[in-house]
Amino acid sequence: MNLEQELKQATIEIFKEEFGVEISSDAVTLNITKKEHTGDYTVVVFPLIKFSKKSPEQTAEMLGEKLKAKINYVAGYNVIKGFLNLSFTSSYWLNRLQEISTNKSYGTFPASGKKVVLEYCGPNTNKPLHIGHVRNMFLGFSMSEILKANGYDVTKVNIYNDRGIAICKSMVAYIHYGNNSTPQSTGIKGDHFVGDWYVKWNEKAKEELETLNAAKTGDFDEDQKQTNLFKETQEMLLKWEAGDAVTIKLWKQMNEWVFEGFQQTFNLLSIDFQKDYFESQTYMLGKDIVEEGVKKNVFKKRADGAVIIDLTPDGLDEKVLLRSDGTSVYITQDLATAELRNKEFGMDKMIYVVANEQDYHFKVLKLALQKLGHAWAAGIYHLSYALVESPTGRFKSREGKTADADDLISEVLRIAEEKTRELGKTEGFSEEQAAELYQTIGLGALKYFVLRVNPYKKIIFNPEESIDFHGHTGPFIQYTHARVSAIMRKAKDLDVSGFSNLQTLNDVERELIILISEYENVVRAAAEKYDPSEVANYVYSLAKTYNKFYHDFPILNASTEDEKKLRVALSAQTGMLIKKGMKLLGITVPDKM
RNA sequence: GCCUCGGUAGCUCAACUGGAUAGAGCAUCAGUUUUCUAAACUGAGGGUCAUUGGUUCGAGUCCAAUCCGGGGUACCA
Repeated sequence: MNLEQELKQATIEIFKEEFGVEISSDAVTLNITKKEHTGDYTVVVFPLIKFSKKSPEQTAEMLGEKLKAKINYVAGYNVIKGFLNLSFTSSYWLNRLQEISTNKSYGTFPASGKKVVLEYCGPNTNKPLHIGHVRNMFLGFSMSEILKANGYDVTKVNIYNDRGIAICKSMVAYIHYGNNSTPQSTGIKGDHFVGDWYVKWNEKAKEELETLNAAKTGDFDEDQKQTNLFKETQEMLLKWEAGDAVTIKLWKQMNEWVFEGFQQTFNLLSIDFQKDYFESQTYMLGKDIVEEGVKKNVFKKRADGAVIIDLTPDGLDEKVLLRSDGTSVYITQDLATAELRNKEFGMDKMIYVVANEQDYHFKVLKLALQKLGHAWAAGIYHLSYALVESPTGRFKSREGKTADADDLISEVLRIAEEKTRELGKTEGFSEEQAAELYQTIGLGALKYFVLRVNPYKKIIFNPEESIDFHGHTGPFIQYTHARVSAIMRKAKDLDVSGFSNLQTLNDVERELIILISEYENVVRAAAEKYDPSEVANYVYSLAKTYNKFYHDFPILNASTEDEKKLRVALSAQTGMLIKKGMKLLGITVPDKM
């Protein structure tokens, strides 16, 4: 039983003994005591006065007195208005630190046997990854680490949108203007190579459009349909669907280039997938599922032949699941892939990391599957995140290069190298070690910048200003770890056991232990809320508190041997949790920087 | 129009899900190196928590209305 449960349980017992009432543990509000007051944990007694029928102060006094008598580690208390601040004995906290220090798997929970399939990234194969994918990839990877730490068996999957009119545009442009060039021959990264042809297609379509006399709406998506280039592209899509050998061959070649390019970026970012899905293989699936739904009377066939699901009772609209001509829409195949994954993995949760533009889509998907009678559909969760915007508004892939993921990453790495050199931090490093450090710091800065924000909030990203290395940033936390590592190198022969002989703790030591003791709650909360920012903000406060401790008190030169042991043990544990916490964010920490 | 998500310091973000005097970083100003890594630490200034009303011991947090911004409301993906 952990601390909070113990305190709540004791409070419940006291209320039963004193007043003969059963209160629920929800009625007991327990917080960490605010810094300006003395105490470690605080019970808010206002919710309890309706049971005690006494004033808040009287209730708090009574509860404080009884808790002190009942729990041996409650050393004292004070009451301010309706707040009961409890102080614990130093030996309680020292034992707590001892217990955590000897538990190597502190903060990771035993395997629950529950399975999760987590889909993230979801790129199109006609263009390179952009900043939106960056947020997606960081969130997805981090979420998988957090779920693993919570005992889930996680399978990461990716889905490639590798078919349709967009990739055909790249293909048509390549046929016309490519001259059999390749990524190898041009030295361009594969996904950018293919993306360049997509851009070329748009340029050429615009040129052609200007020569046309036909009426224009001003909306390019609409107007482009009048061009011969578009007609040619549509024909190519038909050929593709018919399985035309030449078309398929080119399509495969282009995809190969793109995958190669993507893989380089995945490697650089250290993200991975256990299984890839391809839309080209799933886009025709799902019709049987829709038919089955019609038979079960959950879906309806309209007079025009289209199949719809009526979600007006659920506060949504009618949604088409199959076109009147019998062909699929987006959601048709999603129904199928969901069933497929369930068969394949038999999961308890299925998480989709997808931008919030698709909130509606995933509501419909989940409801449709539930109405089909799939109990497992209750485990579907859409991890929805908001867009990344530039200070002047939404990043558009057509305007400027700032939205491109690879450009962004290399810019961050460049800044990291520059700053690190300025500070002369790589003295004594080999060239490889230095390069590795730049990468660790640069990616740490970027990942942390993205993950510290709650997913449903949009991020304003200014390439020039957002990547910082001071204050509430990844490198600050990495630096704190490097400091701890330096201490540990010097104290490596010290036997830390026995620090619990100490009688007193100073305020900062106590604060650090309380924070360390909270770590496991944070790991739990991050999984429950599907929110890596919980971990990000926690690790920051841990690092911040440690830096204050480091600054205010000598560690290796502490005045007594026991104190030194305690401070080294505190350092070791802080370093450990920074490392573990950052790993949950997909960020590595250096031992020197 | 309807649905949905946002709006907190000049800027970027927190606020333990209804608790105490709303906290951090950046930027600005002023300090701290003979001692364990100054990418650090200390201090100062900076707030009508979009607005109005309500609920209660207590509201940035819940409810209602309004304003601003994003997204959705496709037989696009």
